[in-house]
Amino acid sequence: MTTTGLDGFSLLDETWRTVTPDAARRMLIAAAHAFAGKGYHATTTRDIASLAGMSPAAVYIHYRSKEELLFNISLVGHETSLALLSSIGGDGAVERLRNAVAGFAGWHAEFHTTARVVQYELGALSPEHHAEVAELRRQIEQRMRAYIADGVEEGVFDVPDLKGATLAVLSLCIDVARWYQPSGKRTPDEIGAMYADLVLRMVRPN
Amino acid sequence: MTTTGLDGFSLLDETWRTVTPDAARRMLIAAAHAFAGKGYHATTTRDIASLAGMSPAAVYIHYRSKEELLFNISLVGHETSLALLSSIGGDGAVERLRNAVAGFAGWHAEFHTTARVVQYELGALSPEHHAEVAELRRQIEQRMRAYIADGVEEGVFDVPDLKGATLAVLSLCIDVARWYQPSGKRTPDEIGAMYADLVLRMVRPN
DNA sequence: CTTAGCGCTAAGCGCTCGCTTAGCGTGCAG
DNA sequence: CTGCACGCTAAGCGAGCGCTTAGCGCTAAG
Repeated sequence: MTTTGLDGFSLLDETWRTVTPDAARRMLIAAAHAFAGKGYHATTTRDIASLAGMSPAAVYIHYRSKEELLFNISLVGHETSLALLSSIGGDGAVERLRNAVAGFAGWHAEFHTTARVVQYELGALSPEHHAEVAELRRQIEQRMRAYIADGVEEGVFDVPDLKGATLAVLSLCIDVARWYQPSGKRTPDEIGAMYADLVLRMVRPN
Repeated sequence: MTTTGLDGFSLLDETWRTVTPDAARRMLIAAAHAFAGKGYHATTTRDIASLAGMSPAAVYIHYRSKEELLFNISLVGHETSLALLSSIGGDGAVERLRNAVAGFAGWHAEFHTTARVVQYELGALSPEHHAEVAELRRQIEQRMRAYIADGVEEGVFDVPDLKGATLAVLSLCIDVARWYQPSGKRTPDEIGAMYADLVLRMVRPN
């Protein structure tokens, strides 16, 4: 038993594998959990430091400001989910959209801590940092739209409003981060599969 | 031209009609806009007071605390959206679900300011106040589930997972509050109609 | 005219915030 | 053994927070 409060979950999350040194990574993970739990503005730098098992001043050894911690979490989170969405395979547009929705929705459940910061703390970023993640968000939308458009071109989807449907599909997946609870009955994979089914029903012809 | 910053939008929003006296209503409206715009914790009581065109101390004439302002907004917002969802009419389960989704999603667009506070500031409520709105949220879920269940009983919907489908439909409507912008191309009514179509596609047989 | 009550403001209290500074302990090169 | 670089802590600064207090000006009853 230690005093950091991070033992249970930090090692299960591979998102931050590349962050070094170790103290900087622990600080990021602590910040992500604090931001996800009570929001960026309600979290103090003292909260973060004590979650990471260090003194309040230790935050500023590795990060210039509290906002820079947020930006790092938001950037890595956006990059991770974009990479996931970009690496979708499958035979035909139906299977690719199924895998895309299952993966993207499942990610928002499994990594709901990071996802909450990614989706609900955009407004706390500096204008420059916000612009940087906004570009990644544009790419995420393009990817999802392409998966739907492919099925329309193949003739296996019936979508009267491509932009609207893309918005709705992304919206559905993103909102998982809001309501998901690890103590709930459904696993992230089950949520992904269920959502993929619902989305395919939305776009199927007739 | 005045200095309150509330002239443009306050009179368009009928949600707060019943709140008296006038100064208390202006304070609520100012708080709702501030909370929606930058979040409860990032909003100061001085922000609220100056938006309402009064001194910082004036907040405490009508409300015991900043949290009580939040609770009032959240409570009225939940009651309003529950009342809307409860008053849905229509001929048959298909039309009733269409009207329910169009109304509920449309409300989250038209009253996105209130809706954002309702949906994204639950965590800032005191435990007692949170419990009070949680009961209203349970009723909202029950209403929406009933509209879907009716169609299953009538045999006009095919829904393998009623709880999951209800969750997804509510989630879709609620997330409108996150992405909606008045400057966007779609009106709240158009969003409601589009979402109703998408949901009916999700639950239709075959 | 007097005065009580009410809505509001000016001023400021105690506290906690993000962040800084001075300096400690450890490990390693010479 | 010496000395320096590095990661960290103890202490605390200035600012701004939520909220309180004392008292002002207006209204209206007696």
